Amino acid sequence: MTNLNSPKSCSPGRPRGFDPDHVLDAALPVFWEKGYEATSLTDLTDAMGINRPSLYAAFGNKEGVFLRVMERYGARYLDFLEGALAQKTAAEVIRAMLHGSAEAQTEPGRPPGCLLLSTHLPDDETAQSLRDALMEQRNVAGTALTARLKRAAAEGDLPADVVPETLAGTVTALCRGMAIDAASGATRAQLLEVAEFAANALARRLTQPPG
Amino acid sequence: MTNLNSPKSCSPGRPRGFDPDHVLDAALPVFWEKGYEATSLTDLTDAMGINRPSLYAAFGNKEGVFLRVMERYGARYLDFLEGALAQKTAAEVIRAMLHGSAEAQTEPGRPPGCLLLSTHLPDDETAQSLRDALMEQRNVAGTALTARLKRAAAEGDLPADVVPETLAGTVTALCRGMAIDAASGATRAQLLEVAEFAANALARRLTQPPG
DNA sequence: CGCGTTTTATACTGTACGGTACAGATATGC
DNA sequence: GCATATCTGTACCGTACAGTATAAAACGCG
Repeated sequence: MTNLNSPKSCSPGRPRGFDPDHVLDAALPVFWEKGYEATSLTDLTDAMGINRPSLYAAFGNKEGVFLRVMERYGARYLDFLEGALAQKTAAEVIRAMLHGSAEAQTEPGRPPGCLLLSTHLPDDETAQSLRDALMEQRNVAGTALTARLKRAAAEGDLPADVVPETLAGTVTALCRGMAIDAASGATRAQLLEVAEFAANALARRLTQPPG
Repeated sequence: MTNLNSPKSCSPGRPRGFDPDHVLDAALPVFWEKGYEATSLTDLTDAMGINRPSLYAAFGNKEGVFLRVMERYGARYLDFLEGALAQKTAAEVIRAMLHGSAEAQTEPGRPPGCLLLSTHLPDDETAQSLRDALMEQRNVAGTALTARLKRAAAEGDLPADVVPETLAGTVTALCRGMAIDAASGATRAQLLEVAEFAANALARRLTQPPG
């Protein structure tokens, strides 16, 4: 039970022969392509280039590795979210989210789709913390968009008959659906057409009086 | 290597003590909740109430069981698709699909979401046929909707600047996103609000001139 | 240089898995 | 009633897995 994340003092002893963040990046595509359950510790240690005891010492177990991988994924993969939320109008925010989501889910050199959506966790009670963390990461974009749209409503940027939560739910549903499509083989061009069309339709909805 | 599906002649011998369709229905929630990989043959035989050799004799192996389960699921779960496609106008078809999808994915007494979308298959070459069948089932609704919208375009029911494939892709993306939301815990009311809002926005898009 | 500490590497244990062989059970056809 | 063909149940085999014990190697410090 050593403290895993304590760089506060440089204890003597043999230094670690690998960079935790680097090997986590190596573990990410394995989880992505094989899924959480189907990924064995041997798969992980092979991809990460470390031995099993090193993995246990550094991350505890497979759950620990996946938790850290999810954190890194959420922080890196959703970086377009920040730029999208910074757009001036609600319509531009929505367009940027749909467009950025379509591109992020078809990034060349990465598995298509979204790790957070493609992952299916077991229903053992041992994985409850994992499921909670997964749901939390999944909802990051939605809650951020909802808050942004509430601000837009307060600024008069949204028609009175549009509920921010519902609009945000529609946009996130589109993003998640596009992620599934990407994982199923949809091309970037196809996804961008859908994103463009949906952004256009929603923009019209936001610039028209209630009818 | 006996012929598995041959009721053509009543061969002598002990008759089968279970109904294949019935035990497949019992296997469905197991695959749904645990995922394909995490479902062991013991899980299946326990839920189906049959022994392992009986399962092998009737369905070949786990792949065979899942294939049959998918067929039954696609045929039964997506029965609202038929009614939706029979609506008179494109806008009504879309509304019915979104509404029916939201309801089907939050049917009480069934696991929330969609089996075809929640399932993650291994990337072994042994499961290639399974992946093909899964993709085919996933695309049933989309291809049917695309065909229906092309008919609508031919009938003048669609604005000239709306591409049927893109509109269908948008609707299916919404349905798939709602399925993910349902599997993540979204309520039926929340999904219906999103479906209603999206149907409304798309209907406006279809009844307005290009601009 | 040598001691303590931490990381490595290999080997091991118990468990669960997929798939199958074998024997007992139950029906039909003569 | 007897032979035959099929289904059922139990037991088994080889394999892969998660997790750990144990020993060797590498480093900092005195």
